[in-house]
Amino acid sequence: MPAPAPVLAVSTVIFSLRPSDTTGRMALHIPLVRRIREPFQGSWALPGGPLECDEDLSDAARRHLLDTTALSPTYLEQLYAFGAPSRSSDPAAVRVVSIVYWALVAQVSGHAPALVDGDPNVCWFDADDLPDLAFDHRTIVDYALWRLRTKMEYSRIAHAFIGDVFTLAQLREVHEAVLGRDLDPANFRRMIEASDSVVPTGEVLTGTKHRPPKLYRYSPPERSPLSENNEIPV
Amino acid sequence: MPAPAPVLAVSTVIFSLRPSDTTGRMALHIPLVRRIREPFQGSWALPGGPLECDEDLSDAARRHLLDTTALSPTYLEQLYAFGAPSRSSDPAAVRVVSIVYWALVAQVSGHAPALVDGDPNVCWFDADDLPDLAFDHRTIVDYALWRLRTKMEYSRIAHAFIGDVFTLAQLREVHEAVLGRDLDPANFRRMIEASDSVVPTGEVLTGTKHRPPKLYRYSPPERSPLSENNEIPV
DNA sequence: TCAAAAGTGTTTGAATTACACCCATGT
DNA sequence: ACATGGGTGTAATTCAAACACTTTTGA
Repeated sequence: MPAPAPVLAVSTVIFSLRPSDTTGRMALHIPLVRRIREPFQGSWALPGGPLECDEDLSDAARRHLLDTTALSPTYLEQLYAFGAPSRSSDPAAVRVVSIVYWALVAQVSGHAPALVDGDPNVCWFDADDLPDLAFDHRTIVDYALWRLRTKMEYSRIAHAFIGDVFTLAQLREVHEAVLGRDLDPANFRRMIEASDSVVPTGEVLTGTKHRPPKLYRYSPPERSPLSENNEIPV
Repeated sequence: MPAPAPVLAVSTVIFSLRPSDTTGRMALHIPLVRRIREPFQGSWALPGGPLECDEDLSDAARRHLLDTTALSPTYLEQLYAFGAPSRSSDPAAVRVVSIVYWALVAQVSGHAPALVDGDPNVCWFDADDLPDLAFDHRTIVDYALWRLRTKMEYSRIAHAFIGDVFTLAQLREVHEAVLGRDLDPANFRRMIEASDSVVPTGEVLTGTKHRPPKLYRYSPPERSPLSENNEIPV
């Protein structure tokens, strides 16, 4: 009897910004789901699952993302296909090849998005303070973090974390949270203005206890060869 | 009866440098194989095939690469997983999800590598002058070209096109062929030296009709989070 | 009037580019 | 000697960082 063919699954590393439990500053968080069966029963794992027969890969990522976390991404991009035969750590198990996406979800009017109410098996974790993960999911998260931080420096994905309209200070706070270091407000302003990625709305944000900052909205963007088919444009 | 599960395949876009038919200058070429069955019988396509049950993804890429073109890569990296349900252009056909790699093969002592002798169904094509390709393989090749040219500017993959020992002029010729424009020899030299990616061997290349150039070998490299498992280091 | 963040200007040094020039070899 | 590419020097330019300074609001 021939060995069964490898099974295809789609998983997603989802990033959002929320205040850190410890410092209170904005920090990267990712939602994980608790496994309810072997192997790795009880461990935390990336949301995902099998690919439907007539479903695009990115649609499968969106579907599992919505089912398990009740979230819709503002950015979605394929990360990598993980398919080492040893990755389930059980030689007898059916081999699974996971096509992994990474996603960003926006804050809604300044608040980080919630998850399915009251489900104790879905939970946000600080991306720099994760528990032990099932399978090779720790490797996957580390790679997704590296891609996010690398891409932040030459791309416009920061906009996907915040709403349509924002101040430059809010945008800077996103960059600082993702990169993990403070940025000079003056130089950040010039860097963003030189990139032509934002346009002023003409309005200002009132209600602050200091000078009202101008509001901006992002102006759409450059594209890579695959963006029209496979990614949500930044 | 449920629809059959999607089938996994692995294909590879293989790049090498050989003199252009038209200009005689070095230009990027890729080997293609002619399909011997429907769909797209007679069309040119990327080398590839199904994934064996106990085989790593990159090993499958290497195996198909060797079987169909008799080549071994000096660089191999995963490109993208293509899985749109429509990509076979035949709704009744079994759905195929292709995990595509891209590879570089070196010139052997200044000559571009050969293919399987006398096989009329494997042939090199100029990457900027391709025939119509089967399936979505044209999209895939365009994306691989974009990745190669982008990565050339911040990485060290040029070394993979040439042998262990080379002159800076040879390395520059690789960059010029891939990027498609001339580079200043003086500035190229400084750029490479500043990157610490090469070390002089102490030898020079004799037999030229001008001043003998120094020979270099490349000094290994920085790594990305996945390189130790999934890629051949540059 | 003071604090606090918004926003502007200026200086500095590093990195990139352009190009003039000298060097070593075969013919 | 001279043609040819190897290799070095240097000035001009662009770009990023550091930081002093002015502006506008709420309290």
